Amino acid sequence: MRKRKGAGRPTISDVAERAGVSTITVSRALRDPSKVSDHLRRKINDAVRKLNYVPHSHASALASTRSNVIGVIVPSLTNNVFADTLRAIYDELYQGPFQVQLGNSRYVAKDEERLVRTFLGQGPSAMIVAGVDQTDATRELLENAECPVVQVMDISDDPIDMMVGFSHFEGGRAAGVHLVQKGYKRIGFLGARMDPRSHRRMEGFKEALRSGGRYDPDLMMTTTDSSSVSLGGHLIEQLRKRRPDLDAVFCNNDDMALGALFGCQKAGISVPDEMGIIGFNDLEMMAASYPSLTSIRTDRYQIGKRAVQMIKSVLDGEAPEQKIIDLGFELQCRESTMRPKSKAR
Amino acid sequence: MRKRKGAGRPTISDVAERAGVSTITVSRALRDPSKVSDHLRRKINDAVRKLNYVPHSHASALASTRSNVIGVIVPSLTNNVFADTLRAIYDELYQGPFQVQLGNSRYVAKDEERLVRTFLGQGPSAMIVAGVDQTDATRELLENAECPVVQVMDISDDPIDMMVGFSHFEGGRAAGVHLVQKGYKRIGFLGARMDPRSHRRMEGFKEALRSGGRYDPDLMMTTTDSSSVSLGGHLIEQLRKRRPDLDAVFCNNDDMALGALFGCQKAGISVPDEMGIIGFNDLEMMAASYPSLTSIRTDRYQIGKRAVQMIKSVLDGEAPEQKIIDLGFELQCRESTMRPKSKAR
DNA sequence: TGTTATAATGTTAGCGCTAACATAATGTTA
DNA sequence: TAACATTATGTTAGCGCTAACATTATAACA
Repeated sequence: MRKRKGAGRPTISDVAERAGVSTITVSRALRDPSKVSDHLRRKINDAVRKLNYVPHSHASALASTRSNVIGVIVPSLTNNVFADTLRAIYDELYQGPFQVQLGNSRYVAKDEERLVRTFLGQGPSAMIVAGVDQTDATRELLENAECPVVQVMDISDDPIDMMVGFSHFEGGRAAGVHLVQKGYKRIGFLGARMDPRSHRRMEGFKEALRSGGRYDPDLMMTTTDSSSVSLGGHLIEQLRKRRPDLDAVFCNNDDMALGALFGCQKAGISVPDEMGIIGFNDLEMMAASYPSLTSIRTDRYQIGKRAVQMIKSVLDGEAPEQKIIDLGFELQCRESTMRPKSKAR
Repeated sequence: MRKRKGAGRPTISDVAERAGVSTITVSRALRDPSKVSDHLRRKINDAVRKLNYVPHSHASALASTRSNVIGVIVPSLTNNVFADTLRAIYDELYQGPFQVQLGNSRYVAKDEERLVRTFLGQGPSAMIVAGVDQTDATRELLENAECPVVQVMDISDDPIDMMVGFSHFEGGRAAGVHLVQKGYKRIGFLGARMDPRSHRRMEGFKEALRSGGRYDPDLMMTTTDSSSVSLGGHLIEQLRKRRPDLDAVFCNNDDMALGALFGCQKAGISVPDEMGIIGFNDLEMMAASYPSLTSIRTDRYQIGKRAVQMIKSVLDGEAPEQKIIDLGFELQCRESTMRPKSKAR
């Protein structure tokens, strides 16, 4: 007679036996307590504690075709922007029943599609993905996922399911408006990687420059290289070589802005007098730099937190108050664009 | 007669039927191909492709008491140091059969213990944890885990299983030796959070100062606040207030060093002439700053890569060449400690 | 008072795969 | 040539939980 060796730890049968009920009643007590009488619930919880019972996640997922995992896919692991959102997701799920399954799509839509397919094949409780530029296949997979889906970090009026983010276009526009209003004249753009969100920032920025009569396509500098502080310094050096008249730049993120600042310092260019610099996201270092750097502030932590709250409310059976949450952004004006009035000519 | 609804996708039975073999032969063909004849393997692989079969990870994990997950626990999600290592882990597992389950211990040993317990309860294929300062319970859990375990980011001669890292003590000592050799005299330390690794750096640093006759306990400044660029500026400002004679600092990480640089610039202190600054880890921005910042370089990417390679070799049935890999560190000397010789008195 | 609905609990079977044992064909050694 | 070993494949049962259906007691309603 064959004997299968289990994992050795207490199972739901052990709890049921000790509490004097059937296994499905134990399962109900843990998963849907309102379906079990107070009396039995107490006996069951007592048995769970005494036996130190922990539900077997794989068995539960197999039987119910649903796991206790929240699938999260980010385009970068080393980009501080996503790190803040990820930290909020983890904080919000702290000591709760869910686990995070993290995927890295490397800014590649096809990689994201493959990860989504893999994750969905494992029946997650919910999915969180970045942005609004998924492939058609990814979109279809997520629409048919039968679990809550939240897109984060961007905004549109056509969500797959739910969405928390802000408008990159408007954020870029606000940067452009700011530089024009500060009186800068030959205003440039430094962009790295140029993923869809970076593109939207640039388009919004351009629109603001056009409106202000300051748009010069020759001053828009982009590269598909991944973003870094060094790259910011390198790009502004190159741009200034071609166009020594450049007097302000909007960088598509803070690392680039910091690098642009260092680049100016190396070249003896005064910030903000001879060069205005504005970044995006407002990472913690922007306030600490010397001079401090202006940035478009985004609330990445709140994005992650709200995303999980939306998921939790749906899993609790409630429709979320809003399917789309626009957390907006905020111009954080600091020394790097506070040029003296006399220079605004 | 009851009818259970499955997930709807093809199962191993479908593949077996199409290939004309039993289910366990299909399982063997996918998991242990050497146990199946060439002929049958080809038929099975053909059926897998035709049916677009993907093994059900939960069923496999339940039946074998082992999953295809690599559990990774880091103390911080927003610390760039771990982000580099994490990126290497993901890169090394790219498009392979394993998934990452990421846990955030928040620098709390008890949280790490709880996460290790939860992860091990799900039968991971391997575990990667940070450092060498686990609780006794965590250590015991991992020793009895019956899967490969790698400790990363630190080094000791008493690994739980395997280890890839470097000596923080020696790294700190190298920083101290460097500052003494450069002729700095009143040398301080700026430390945040003060987790075990930060402590080791500080102890190594102190030893170097003692040896060089430059140790002044009054110049050792630490806080349990979490590290940031702003905090680095704040701490050096405070230390200089108390001790205006301070002429160099070793910061326990690069963010702090960058903040110290900004703090000096704000106060009109010349770096490296009036103040030497050295950081730890050598993040990308250290080369880009103005002046560029000296740092103790650690190869965080290589740590993650080697950790996964060790795991893969064990899972492939080979003993790793080394159970302990010390990747060491390297002093990256830059402008911030290149003080002119005339100042070395 | 009888009928219908609801709530609480139990039973059966199965979700999909694989451990453990079984069988048959082939190879090796004395 | 017989005995033993190895290789390849199959069968049985179960890993641990829960969907789906069943049963019973109690409540609500006409």
